[in-house]
Amino acid sequence: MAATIFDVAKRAGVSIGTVSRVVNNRDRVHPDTRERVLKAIRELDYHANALARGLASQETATLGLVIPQVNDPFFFQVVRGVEEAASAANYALLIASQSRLTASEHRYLHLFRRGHVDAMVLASIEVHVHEVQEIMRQGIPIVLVQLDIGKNIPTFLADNYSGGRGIAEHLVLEHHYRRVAFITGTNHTPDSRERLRALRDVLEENNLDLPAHYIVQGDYLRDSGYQAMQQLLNLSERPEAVFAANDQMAIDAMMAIRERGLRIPEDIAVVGFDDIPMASYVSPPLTTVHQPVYELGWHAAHMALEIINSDQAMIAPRKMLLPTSPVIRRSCGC
Amino acid sequence: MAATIFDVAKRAGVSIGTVSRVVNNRDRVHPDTRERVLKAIRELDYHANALARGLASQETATLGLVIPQVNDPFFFQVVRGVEEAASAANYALLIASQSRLTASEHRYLHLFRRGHVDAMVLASIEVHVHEVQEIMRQGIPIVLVQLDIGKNIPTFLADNYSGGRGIAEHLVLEHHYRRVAFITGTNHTPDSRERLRALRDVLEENNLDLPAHYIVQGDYLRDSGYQAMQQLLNLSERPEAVFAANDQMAIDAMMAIRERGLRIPEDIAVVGFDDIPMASYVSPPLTTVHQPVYELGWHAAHMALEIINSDQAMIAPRKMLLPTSPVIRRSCGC
DNA sequence: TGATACAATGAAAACGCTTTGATATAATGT
DNA sequence: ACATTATATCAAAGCGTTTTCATTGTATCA
Repeated sequence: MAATIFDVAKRAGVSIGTVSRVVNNRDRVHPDTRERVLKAIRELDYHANALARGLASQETATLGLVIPQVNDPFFFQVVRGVEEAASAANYALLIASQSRLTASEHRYLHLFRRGHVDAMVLASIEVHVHEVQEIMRQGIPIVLVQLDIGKNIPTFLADNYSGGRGIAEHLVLEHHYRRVAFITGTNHTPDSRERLRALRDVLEENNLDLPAHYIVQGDYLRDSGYQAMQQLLNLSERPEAVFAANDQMAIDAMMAIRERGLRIPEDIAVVGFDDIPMASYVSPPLTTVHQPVYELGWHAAHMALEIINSDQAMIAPRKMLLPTSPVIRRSCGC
Repeated sequence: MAATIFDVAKRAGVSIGTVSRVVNNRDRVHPDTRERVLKAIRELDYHANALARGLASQETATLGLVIPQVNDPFFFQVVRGVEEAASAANYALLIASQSRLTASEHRYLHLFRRGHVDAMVLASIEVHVHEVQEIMRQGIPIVLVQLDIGKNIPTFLADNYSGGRGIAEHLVLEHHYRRVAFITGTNHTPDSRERLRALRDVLEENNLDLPAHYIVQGDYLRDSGYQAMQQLLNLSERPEAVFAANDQMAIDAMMAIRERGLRIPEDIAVVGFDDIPMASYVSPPLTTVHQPVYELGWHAAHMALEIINSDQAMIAPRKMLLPTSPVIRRSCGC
């Protein structure tokens, strides 16, 4: 059995209150006493029980993170960011992934609510505003990542619009492409929508058209980029450039293009979004937009901890856009 | 404030003991009473406090996972496997990553030992046998993943040797390459060592030589494959095939080869190990060995839970090799 | 009908800590 | 010298559960 605070107290010849004070550096303790206590702690290899501590102090020093149940390295970066921020503050990290099965019942929310965590970070999951608000009402701060449900909840998002604009302007202004197509993401999510809006705006500003048949539906996953590209290639007037809502699809689109015997970027230019590791390895290397994924996680965790330690008073800005930056490689024609 | 067991008890007109029994389905409770209690629970939206429960029952229903602090999608798969096994058993998952900074003091071990978790899974981290044994002695089962320190600790490993043999035999027996080089991993880790041993054995069995200058040191990371390949290309007698200890380096080696104006696989064949997502996207697609990463995580977690529920009695086999399988693509010459 | 078993519940003792209020001792001021 | 104030410590009351033991009420048996 591991040593308890009583064992330490007995060995040091003090009360458990004093041991607690030494351990937590609270109040003042006579130097001699402190030394005796520390010695006893060392000798017994004492470590305060986290559960008991949490129960007594109503603070668990634990952060909860919920991520979607997808096989996407993308989220690993979020996890890293959150983990690093948490562990820097000496917080533990409790992770739950939202599986397709339990999406409806949101088990993890219960899991976490049971006094397990001091705050939660929700990343890209499906969740209703009510649930979030309900949890916040119970005093558990929540920070959202890549998940915009408005309603005055602290949220960290990548600036999809300006990233989209950056890459769109590159295509239109630098390369002078006039026929640009877009491959959307799943159900046309807000992310995908923003990126499309950026493209549309840039084209409009330059008096260019974005016909409906140049917008093809994809689902962010591998195959869909290929399929979507097929459609575009079958058009009587092929686009000169294709903007895919993410790199995965862009890379797949490239395969479809090559299979037709066309060259990239000479015949058709391709750009993506995300800047996944693979993007720099395909040939030609994919021009894309870098997403600050790690940073999103880090900032979100950081803010969550901040809210905890600030009595959850008003933490000013409710929605933070983190900058995205175009990564110009070769697939755009550069 | 969230409702406690007292609130429920009062509302249902019973004692807290009865509520506890209903919640945990322990002992028998009169159907009518149970109904009343359940009703109260529903009305108050009661959820038992995990900390209090853990403290009283000495079980946290939480699994601890420690992963290295590297930016490697590889580990994300381990996490997924562990998470899925844990959540299937209604266990929460506590994650800590071993940062370079804290590697020496192993903070997470303390973090977890403080009664936080019922068992731990350690994946690919640097850790001393003593520490592990110390923790096990305190009654916390540990399962290792991709981390072989012997000593009767349950361990899940990918079968590096047989995977290495598979790919080596493919190179030697099918393609009849005679001059095969090897690029090692960091500090020549056990993994890398096993893969090399496999190659060496296969070559030997076929009366082929593996000269020292055909074994070049890498470090598993991006650049090192490139550097190592340079060395090999500068040799007076270039190898016909290169076996890199992981895909990352193999892909980098391919770049080095192409930069010299040589063709893959015509001039030099390249094979890797891991089967990372990128492997199928490079051109030519990389022949490699698939690692059951997700499965490693899943099995490890599963075993950890099994040990918990079996009174930690003898769980038979101490070291489990999970099969790896060659994935033949194009870079080998097929 | 009285003794006996069983079912259903309650009361209270852990679990290991934090934190408050009380107490004893030492230092300071008059 | 005595009252006052700081300082250092202790004792005990939570925190929200689980779990054991005791108690009551009801059905079963001789």
